[in-house]
Amino acid sequence: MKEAYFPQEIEKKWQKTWEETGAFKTPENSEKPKYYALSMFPYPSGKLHMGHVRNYTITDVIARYKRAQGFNVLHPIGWDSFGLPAENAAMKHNADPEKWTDENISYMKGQLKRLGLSYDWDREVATCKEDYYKWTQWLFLQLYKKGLAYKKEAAVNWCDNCATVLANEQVIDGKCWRCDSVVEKKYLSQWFLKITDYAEVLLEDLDKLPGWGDNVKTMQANWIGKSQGAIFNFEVIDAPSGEKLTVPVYTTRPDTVYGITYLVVAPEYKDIEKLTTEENKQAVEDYRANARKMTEIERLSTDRVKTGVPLGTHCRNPFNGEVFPLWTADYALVEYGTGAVMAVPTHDTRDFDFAKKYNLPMKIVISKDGNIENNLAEAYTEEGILVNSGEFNGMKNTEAKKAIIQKAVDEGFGEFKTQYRLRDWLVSRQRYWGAPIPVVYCEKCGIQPVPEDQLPVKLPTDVDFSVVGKSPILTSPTFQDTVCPVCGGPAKRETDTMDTFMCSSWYYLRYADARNNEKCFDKDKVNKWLPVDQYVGGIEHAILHLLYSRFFTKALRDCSLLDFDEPFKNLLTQGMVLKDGSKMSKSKGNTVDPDEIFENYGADTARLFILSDSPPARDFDWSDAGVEGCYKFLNRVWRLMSTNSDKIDLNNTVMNVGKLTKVNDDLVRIVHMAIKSITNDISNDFQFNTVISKYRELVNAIYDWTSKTQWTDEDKTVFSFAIKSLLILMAPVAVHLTEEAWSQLGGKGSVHEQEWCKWDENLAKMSSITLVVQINGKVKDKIEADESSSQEELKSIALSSEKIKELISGKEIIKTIVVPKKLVNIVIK
RNA sequence: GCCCUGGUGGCGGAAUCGGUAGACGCGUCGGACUUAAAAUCCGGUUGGAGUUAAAUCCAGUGCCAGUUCAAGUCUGGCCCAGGGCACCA
Repeated sequence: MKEAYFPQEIEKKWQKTWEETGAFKTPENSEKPKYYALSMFPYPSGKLHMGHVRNYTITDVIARYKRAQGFNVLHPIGWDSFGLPAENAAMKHNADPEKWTDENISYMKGQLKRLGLSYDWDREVATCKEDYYKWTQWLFLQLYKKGLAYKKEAAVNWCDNCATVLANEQVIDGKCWRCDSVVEKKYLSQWFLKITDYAEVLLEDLDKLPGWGDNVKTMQANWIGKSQGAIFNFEVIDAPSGEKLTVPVYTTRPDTVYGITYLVVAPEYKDIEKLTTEENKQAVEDYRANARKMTEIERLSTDRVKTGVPLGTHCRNPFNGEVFPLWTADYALVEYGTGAVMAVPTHDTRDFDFAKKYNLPMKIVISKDGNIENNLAEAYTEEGILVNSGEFNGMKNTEAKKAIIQKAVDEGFGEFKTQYRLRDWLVSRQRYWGAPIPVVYCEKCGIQPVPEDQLPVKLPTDVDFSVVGKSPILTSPTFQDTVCPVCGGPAKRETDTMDTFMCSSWYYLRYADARNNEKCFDKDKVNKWLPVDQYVGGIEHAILHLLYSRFFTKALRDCSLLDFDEPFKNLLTQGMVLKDGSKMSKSKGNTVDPDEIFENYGADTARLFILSDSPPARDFDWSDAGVEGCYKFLNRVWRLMSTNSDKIDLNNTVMNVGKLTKVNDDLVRIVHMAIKSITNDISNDFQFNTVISKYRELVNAIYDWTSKTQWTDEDKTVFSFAIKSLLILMAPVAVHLTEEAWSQLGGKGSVHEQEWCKWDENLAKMSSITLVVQINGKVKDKIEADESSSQEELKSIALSSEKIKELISGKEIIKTIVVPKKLVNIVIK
């Protein structure tokens, strides 16, 4: 075996060999059980960053481990390649976004290969290619036919910098998720997907996902935002027009309905003009104009002082006949509930603040102990007993909720209502580099879907990317004009493209049948491979991509395209890669270029290091010293084999267990213990950091052993067994080093085709134990004892210790606890 | 305000069921090899007291209580940090 470890040389060599032999292609017909390991596919931004390296290494190690365990593993990769950066780059240089994207893909693909990832490249997909977006369009049409895609005029989020609308999920703290610009509200006609139809099942089915972290599940649950309550309809008694109007409100506190002292509608409330008297008209108009001018951020700030103006009209409370005034105030939100709120200042902190400011009356209807307190200092929002509430007096408020809604139902002015915070998904974008929405507008026939045999609707190439503030697609002289598929008359194409999250909501399905030109995927193949057994990616997609994909899966199931209802069985959200305590970013100048690491240390070092210091879910702090340490360790492993290579025969590792020398017996036990604990650590949430510390322990133990050996035939066999096990255990991580060593040491086939090591429970423990002796729970002595000693024997061993004898002499032993194979605790007084 | 996650040496982090706290590594200190350096190897490294050196003792897993022969681990109450949601009625 060669003396020195040259990673650059051996890595290139094996990458070429694996590619030539098709080592990681997925056999479609296999007797083995399937396993689908998936990383979230990258956006081809130009170069890999360390977050990618971490993500893909984790998934790759899982895929390789599962292969060794006898699974038929699907481990694909692709490109989330539509999106704004390509278009921005194109606009800057008046170039083609496709070219920019292709170049990036080609470079990053090279990097993925240099990292030694075991992808089946035959299944590679790129969402910007016609053979993919054809099917994104086709799926859009299936949703359209199901009534799940629709167009409507609505107040939408507009990012002026990106010159496009955004989905709710893409607005973070009132700013654009991509460029951080403040988002405005605009009234526009846009395409939506009815994700709200699935709100309940998206929430409920979170319980079917024990393999997801609670953090992600609660984030989704919060986002869906289910609440249960009632709608009450309040009759307006003095509408200026004389019309008979009612104002419906949504409340989760029907138990406080006797305490209503006013009612608030949002400034954008649709009937607000009909509810305003002539005298109040000007003030209300001014207030609404002012609300329009405010940004979302100002508007939604919770610590702003509440403001509002009265409309001049009144409603009657059907429960008690009381009359109360209507106001408009911007703390009522037009998009939530009915856009109107019944105000109970005594039992709601917001209403309390508002009532205090405008001197509105307050009426206590819930009391902690039945007594009514005057001069509340703050709203009482706890549980209690109803007072001032007519027939419901004396009831516990939790019980009164249902009874009060029931009364409203019986008397015809209310109903039970479940409300969700989730809004429909806005999917149209006023940008070029995306999948065109496949519909046309005919003057006669209205909106018409493009017939399926005319797909894909191709992106036009005769466009001018130098335009500012509008989609380049509008500059195409040929794209828009078309004919109506129904009447054959002139029609215009839709110029909006789809949100890229549409493309990424089904890519994991396409991998099951990536080269299918007839269908988006074969149903049997998708049913066979899916759901994804292990999905790995960043926490930033906790809501966006993961919620959309869950919705897509359920919607496609309802279109009979597949037979399962959750796409990702297990989810690992890996932590961020930090440097000097903060996230790696170009602006901070603390990035580390993966290429440099590959060049200086090799991919195996990069893989080993990125897994070594932190558990996958936690943030990982990059340190140059840590990389250096991993490189040294790999050299140490190499040296262990190269300096003793004449003693190793990988094909002769069968020993006469039970008749070995003590030193050899101990090493065999250590190897079995390592196999056991490494296997357990991988099975248990992929704790690769402890796996790697166990590699080190094993290597240290083997080195230790070499200093004691005489190199008898038995010694050589034991050593060969230890090295063979080490290579197989390390193969998923140090993929090139182990393959090269395996080959140089005469191993048969590839190390990556070897079956995972098995351990013998009887050998996975030392023959002697360290007995811990405690007195009153404090460790006082440690004694070597035979592994098989009985409890009585352990007790007498403990009591015969000189140290212990001294400590207990003259004291009374109250009791003695013996934990088998571990410890004896003597309680004395 | 509500929800989730976490808090262990100088640092990253270990520690199946409650049973030796600090595995493994980084850093650092000392030693070996070397003309020297690199590389490599060996040893120390929670804090405090103690000793020529040891032995040994005390304290210690965010804080305060509790359960237990025994608590990083279980229970109750807090504090802090990170993340999510939020005038959602």
